[in-house]
Amino acid sequence: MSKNKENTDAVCGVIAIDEEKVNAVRKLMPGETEIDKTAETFKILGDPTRLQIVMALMKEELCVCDISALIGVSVSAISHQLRLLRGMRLVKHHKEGKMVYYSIDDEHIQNIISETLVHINE
Amino acid sequence: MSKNKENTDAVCGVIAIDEEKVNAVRKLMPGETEIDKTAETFKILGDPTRLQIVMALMKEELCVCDISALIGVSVSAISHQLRLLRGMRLVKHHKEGKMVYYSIDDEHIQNIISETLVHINE
DNA sequence: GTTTCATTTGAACATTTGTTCAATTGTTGA
DNA sequence: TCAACAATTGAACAAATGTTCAAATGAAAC
Repeated sequence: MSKNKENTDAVCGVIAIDEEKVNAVRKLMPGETEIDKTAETFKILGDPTRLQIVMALMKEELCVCDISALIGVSVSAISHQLRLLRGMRLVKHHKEGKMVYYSIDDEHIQNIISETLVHINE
Repeated sequence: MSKNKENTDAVCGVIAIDEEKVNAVRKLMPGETEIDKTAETFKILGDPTRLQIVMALMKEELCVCDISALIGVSVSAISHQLRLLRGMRLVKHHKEGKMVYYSIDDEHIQNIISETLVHINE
């Protein structure tokens, strides 16, 4: 018997056109938790301010004040964004006196970003 | 003369602590347009529904109805998201009669996503 | 032509998001 | 101890986002 390409039920939102194919693809998909974590990582990189922070730290570690001066966004706003970046383990920090220095926490980030730069420049 | 590590002006948001370092990093950064486009791409991948669509299409091309059934989101919502994915050139489509089949438009996407999966599973 | 159905579209809505502002923390140097 | 300052935090606000609903489009079957 070949694939069922026709749908008996008209409610397309519930019953698939090619249910066999849908089930096959479903088995190959990552789990829900994995998908959500991955989406969350992309979301964090999907803001120009945060992406600039990450791109800057890829070149050199910087204190909050210098990141603020570099990007042209208030220290408070930068600090809020750094907290999100830390939460996703994208950046890490260490204190030196009054100052807090941030740097990239993960070597994969560089690959992800450079590959995306290739994509947008195609 | 060595690096100027002290800031004369107290308004940190405008004047950097280590202005030399800031200027050096600034020169190494991508341009504003490139940064914005990259962030936009990440933002598009940063939604669970859209990411699931892309992950599914990485396995096999699918019509809108089957994507809807696979992910469990209404056909209308899927169609709205597909329009965004098309806008970023992440997916392409071709018609077959009444149906519209979507597939991955760019080979880089697979690398970006798999590298991010590695990151979140570290 | 008319009906059926996959898909698209636009408006409306609640939710999320990023920045600002003011107040606070923690550390240095006087 | 006190003043100065880098950094963090919480509340408030406007702007952006994702889904729903209803209506419209376009192609196949009758």
